[in-house]
Amino acid sequence: MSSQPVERPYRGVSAEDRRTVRRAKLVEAGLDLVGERGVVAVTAEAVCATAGLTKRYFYENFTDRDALLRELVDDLLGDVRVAIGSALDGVPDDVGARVSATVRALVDTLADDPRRARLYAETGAHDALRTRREEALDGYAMLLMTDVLRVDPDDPHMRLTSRLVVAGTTDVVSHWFAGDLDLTREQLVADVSAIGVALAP
Amino acid sequence: MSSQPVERPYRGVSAEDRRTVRRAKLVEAGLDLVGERGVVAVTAEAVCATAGLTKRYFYENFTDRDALLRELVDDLLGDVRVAIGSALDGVPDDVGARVSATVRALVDTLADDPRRARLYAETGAHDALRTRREEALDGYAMLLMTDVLRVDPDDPHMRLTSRLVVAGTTDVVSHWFAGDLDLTREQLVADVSAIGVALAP
DNA sequence: GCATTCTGACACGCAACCGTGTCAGAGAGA
DNA sequence: TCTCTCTGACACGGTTGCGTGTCAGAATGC
Repeated sequence: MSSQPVERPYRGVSAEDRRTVRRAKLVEAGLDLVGERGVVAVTAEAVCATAGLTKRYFYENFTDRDALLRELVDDLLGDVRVAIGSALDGVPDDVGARVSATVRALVDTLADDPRRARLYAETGAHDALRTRREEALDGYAMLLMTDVLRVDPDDPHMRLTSRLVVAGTTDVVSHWFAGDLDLTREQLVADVSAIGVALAP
Repeated sequence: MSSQPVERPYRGVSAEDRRTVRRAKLVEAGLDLVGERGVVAVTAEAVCATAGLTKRYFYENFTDRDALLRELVDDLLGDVRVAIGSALDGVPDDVGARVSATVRALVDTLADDPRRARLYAETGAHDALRTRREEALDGYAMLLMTDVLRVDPDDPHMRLTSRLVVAGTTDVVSHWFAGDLDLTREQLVADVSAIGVALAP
């Protein structure tokens, strides 16, 4: 019976800390690649090269490239949801104000990190991510109905409308980040919000 | 100086007709693959296997797989535009009627061929197709402003609104075709049209 | 019958990426 | 010092898809 190797510090860093640091480096490298060359560029090899690590450490942390991508996307979509949630706390009970706060939270979250803005735009463009995107968009649509517009989430017309607005907003915001729309951030928020308000019954 | 081979009929079919038939087979095979397994499945090898031809004939007709995909997408987006254009001919000068006719034309065109509905949904998911999709969506947005809603296409707010509506409609219609929305075709057309009308100034 | 074209099958070499494995040398610990 | 762990580099075999090339046999035209 061969015993497991005993973990040991290295250069003054514990084994667990080393793993954590490496994982963080890989995640950052993945985001860098997304930001610079898009989701397709996120291969195990490219991530390792960017992170300055070898493949050994990639597979120490992720089963494959899709696992890393999913983590990036789940983090992002979760953060967006949290940002919207906290933006809605303490906003007056006025549809206009609530819609604006929601849109602003989305835009601000993406604006914090252009790499994530590109990731958000490309979630639709990759098999492994599309499912997550779909779930997230449906979740946002539900949130729009229940917490923002305060409409009946069982009304088929409102379901379709909110889904259309969420998907359309995703597209427009992604385009704005890509520089294709000549608007200030305030205008973007205002214009998108106006659409949301116009569709509230 | 070696002379070019002289083209000759084969099994009673002229050289040009043979090429035409093969090209059509390849296009059909490409669509079949999109319908069954998505855009990613469209490789030169898979297309040939599906078409019952060999790679030689693939490269006789297309420089690479992206060329075939672009042809499929351009055909589709062009057909949609034509369908909308003719639907708008002879429709009364009423915003509601025009919007409905437009949405119906889009839905009907895609409904004619579920493979193309999937292709439409996946244009955003592939590098070589995204440019075409972007141009087409911008074109549809412009068409929506000038020919359907009859609003000023230079108004930034209307530009953003129409782009949002077009992108959102693309998403919702794709979902409907994927079976994710429990609506009749008439309801889909009516609901989407209602959004368009609500956003007309 | 004979030369030529056409077809379809298959063989290549190339490139990217995969996931695993090996190994020498640096570092840690006792 | 001696042993064990840890690291990073690299080798390896496998897969997929690419684009090109070759070739025997069928079909054609004369």
